[in-house]
Amino acid sequence: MDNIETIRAFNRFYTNQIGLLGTLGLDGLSYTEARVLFEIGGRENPNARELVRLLALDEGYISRVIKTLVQRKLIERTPSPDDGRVNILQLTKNGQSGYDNLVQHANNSVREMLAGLPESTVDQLIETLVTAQGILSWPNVPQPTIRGIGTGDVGWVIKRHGELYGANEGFDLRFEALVAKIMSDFVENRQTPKENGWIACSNGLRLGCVFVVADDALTARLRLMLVEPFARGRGVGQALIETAINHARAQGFKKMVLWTEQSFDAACRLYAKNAFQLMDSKADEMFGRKVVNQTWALTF
Amino acid sequence: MDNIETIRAFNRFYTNQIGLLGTLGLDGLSYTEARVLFEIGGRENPNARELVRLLALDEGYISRVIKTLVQRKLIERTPSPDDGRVNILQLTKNGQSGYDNLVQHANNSVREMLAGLPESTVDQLIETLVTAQGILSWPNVPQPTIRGIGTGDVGWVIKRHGELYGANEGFDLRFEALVAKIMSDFVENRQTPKENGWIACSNGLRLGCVFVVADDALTARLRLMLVEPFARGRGVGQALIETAINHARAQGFKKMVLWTEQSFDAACRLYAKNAFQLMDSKADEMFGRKVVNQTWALTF
DNA sequence: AAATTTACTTGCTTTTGGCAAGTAAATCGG
DNA sequence: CCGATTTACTTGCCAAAAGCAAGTAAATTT
Repeated sequence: MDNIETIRAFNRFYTNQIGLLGTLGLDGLSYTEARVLFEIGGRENPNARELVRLLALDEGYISRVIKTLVQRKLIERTPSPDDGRVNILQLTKNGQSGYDNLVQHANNSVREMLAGLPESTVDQLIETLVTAQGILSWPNVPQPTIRGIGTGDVGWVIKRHGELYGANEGFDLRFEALVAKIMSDFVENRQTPKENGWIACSNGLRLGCVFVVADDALTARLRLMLVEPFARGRGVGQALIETAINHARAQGFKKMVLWTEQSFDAACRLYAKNAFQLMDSKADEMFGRKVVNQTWALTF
Repeated sequence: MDNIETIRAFNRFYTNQIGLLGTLGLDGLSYTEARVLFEIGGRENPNARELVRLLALDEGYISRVIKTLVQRKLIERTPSPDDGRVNILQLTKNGQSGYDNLVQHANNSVREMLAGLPESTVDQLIETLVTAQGILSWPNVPQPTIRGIGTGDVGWVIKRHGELYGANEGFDLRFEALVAKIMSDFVENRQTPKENGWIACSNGLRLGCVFVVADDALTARLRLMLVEPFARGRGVGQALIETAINHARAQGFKKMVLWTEQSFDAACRLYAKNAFQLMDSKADEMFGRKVVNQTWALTF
């Protein structure tokens, strides 16, 4: 695909970018020696084995590199108390300052790469990198947390609804606009604290969202429930829906209703699992597509 | 800063990511030989000098690598017609198929990296990488173009307004919500073709936007003009405003008005440059901040 | 036209890092 | 619990990778 070519182009670009920055500067040390020192400094008591795995180098070679680092008094080898074969590696005071230099140097390189970028652009860049990293490391990411709505979230909720339902479900721009309307209403006319919204986040990476608004004094409405496709099946949706239900219950609502579309399988399963009942289902045409509108309800 | 640590974490992560994928597989060739072949295949008639610069390797070494590639009949050396010292390097038929293999292999690696990701997530990933690359290569990016509003743009316009005016100008969520309202109105109640909106784009990277709506039959209103901070000062704003003015004129409007805030310096300069007149300026409090609301107008 | 620079080559050398055979400690399988 | 196997690491040996420095010939500068 063209996507693949785009990613390869990025890889070439970024390898270069890092390459320009990446001359880990430390006087007497070779590149690999510096890498080893760096890894030893950056983690908890590693051993030679770990470094072999981490740096994907020959064990004999690593053994020798460790020996020279020990000779230069940059690291210390202490026999592991619970395994006589293993030596625990640690920085000496000397090594620590060498390590600090490496880190300093790396920081400066990055600083240079960012020099001239406006602060808001740096934030934007960070968001893109965090997103890319999160997607590619999924599911090895920090435990998702749930937080309230902040700057940029309104736009994100709208954008992702538009893109996911635009691309996957064939809805046109009017769907995105409807979400924009709902979000604008929510912020402008929100009944605090009865109405609320949440974002599921892992380390700055947005994974999903959900909103609760009041239909009437006793009826809460669940709106704009969304979980990023890559994040599905790992309890994010469940956590969001629980947050919403708990909130509604705590705020004195007796019932929760929601609209959905038949083809949103993952969502429908989640609603059913949480004891929502399908109340109504009828075919219609919306956002440029045939849909089957459904109403679900849950009485507390 | 923490930003720098985040970027360094990404660098480590991504280097690894590429490393896992990056065993350029070609039978008899060493890693460097393959890289050289790759570079020769990927550009127009390079010479040894260029490869030295590109791969940052010793010229003697490169000379030897080239020699072995010539011996293996993967590349050809033809003396440059306009410089007797220079040899132009080109793939032989054999070398071309080797090169194709390398590309094939790289593509497969990327495909593997993407395996298991939902399609919409791949799109999301591509967007983040294109954004990161665009920001970091700015201004060495393809010539910006201006296009209409599509999926995801509504959310993007809202998000970036929220983030830029939230972060830089101290506006709270209500500003983002107002933009959401404007966008929703625009899509829902748009008077086609009098009202319109555009995104400035370079190669998929969004650089800015502008909208024209009708105040009345003869008065167009310029709305939601925004240029990414990193993209400012390079004519993107000018191109957008020209698009808007030309559109308004072509649609029979006699006048164009706009609201802005005194502190949006770049925007105000742009309006002045395009013959807009400051009609009104008064202090107020909006979006949780003191503002100086301005009205500008341009009569065609 | 001599001096300098550029593009490349070649001989020599160091560095990098793999391979394979070892040792000692830990673990496994009966 | 004891021999067999595995694991963590070391060492000797060697090949590949890549730099350095001294060249040559063409191009450019002075």
